Amino acid sequence: MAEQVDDDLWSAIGDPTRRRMLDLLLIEGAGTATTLGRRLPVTRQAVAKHLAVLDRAGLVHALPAGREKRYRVDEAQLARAAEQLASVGSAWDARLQRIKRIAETIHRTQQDRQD
Amino acid sequence: MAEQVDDDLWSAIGDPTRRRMLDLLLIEGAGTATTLGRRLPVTRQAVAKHLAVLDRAGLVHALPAGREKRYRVDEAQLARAAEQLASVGSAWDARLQRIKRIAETIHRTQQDRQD
DNA sequence: TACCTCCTGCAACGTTTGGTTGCACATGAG
DNA sequence: CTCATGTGCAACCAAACGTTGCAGGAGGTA
Repeated sequence: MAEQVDDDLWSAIGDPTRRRMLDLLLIEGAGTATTLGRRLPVTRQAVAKHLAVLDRAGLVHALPAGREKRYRVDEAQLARAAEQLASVGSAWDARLQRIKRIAETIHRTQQDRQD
Repeated sequence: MAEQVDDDLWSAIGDPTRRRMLDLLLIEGAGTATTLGRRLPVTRQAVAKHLAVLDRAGLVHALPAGREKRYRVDEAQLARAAEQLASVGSAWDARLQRIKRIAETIHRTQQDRQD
């Protein structure tokens, strides 16, 4: 019942720029710091740093191709990340529903008192 | 098909300490900066700043009770946040599945060529 | 080969953010 | 009234995100 999330993985996907980078890599299949930088509102150097973070988190892998370094998404690891997002979201949903149920119970009890 | 996430909301739930605070508030119903600080590995002042962030994002609301300021979770807003988590996760899942399908198609085509 | 282009990598710097300590102030309890 | 406890504000520190500037390496072409 604990949150039990891989904190490195979460912080990697916590940044909006990195999420957009993952989206772009998924859509276009692969990309370099330069090509991603052209499609993002940040400089190439910022993109390169984000790619390093994603690489350390195992979400992408680099394969050198000539003078450029082409990055691809690690599909298994991204699937793990998606699972963690879903798990946190559903944990909250579960607690919210429990609260709602308790609130209804209290409401019923108060009605009973008034009878 | 775009990500379309409320960036303030996401960044509010992006911090691990704030997620734990939301959990605690859900479990215990309500809490102050002091009571939350006792259950977290950070100081009361850090908790107070996080509560301010969560308040600005609309995820919690404060109601003054005597000399203390008791915070409660805004259930509707937290439900929205949970939805966004789920939506990003499922968007990734969808793209991953599409990639998988394409990969299978290519594989089949190659088998056809070998026949 | 020499030259030019393009992509990469490193270093310095500024700003924001999460965290700390220290202190002042207000309010409820004895 | 006095004291304890909760809150708020300010200064300070470290890490993260972003920038600019520059050096270096690999490809293409005269």
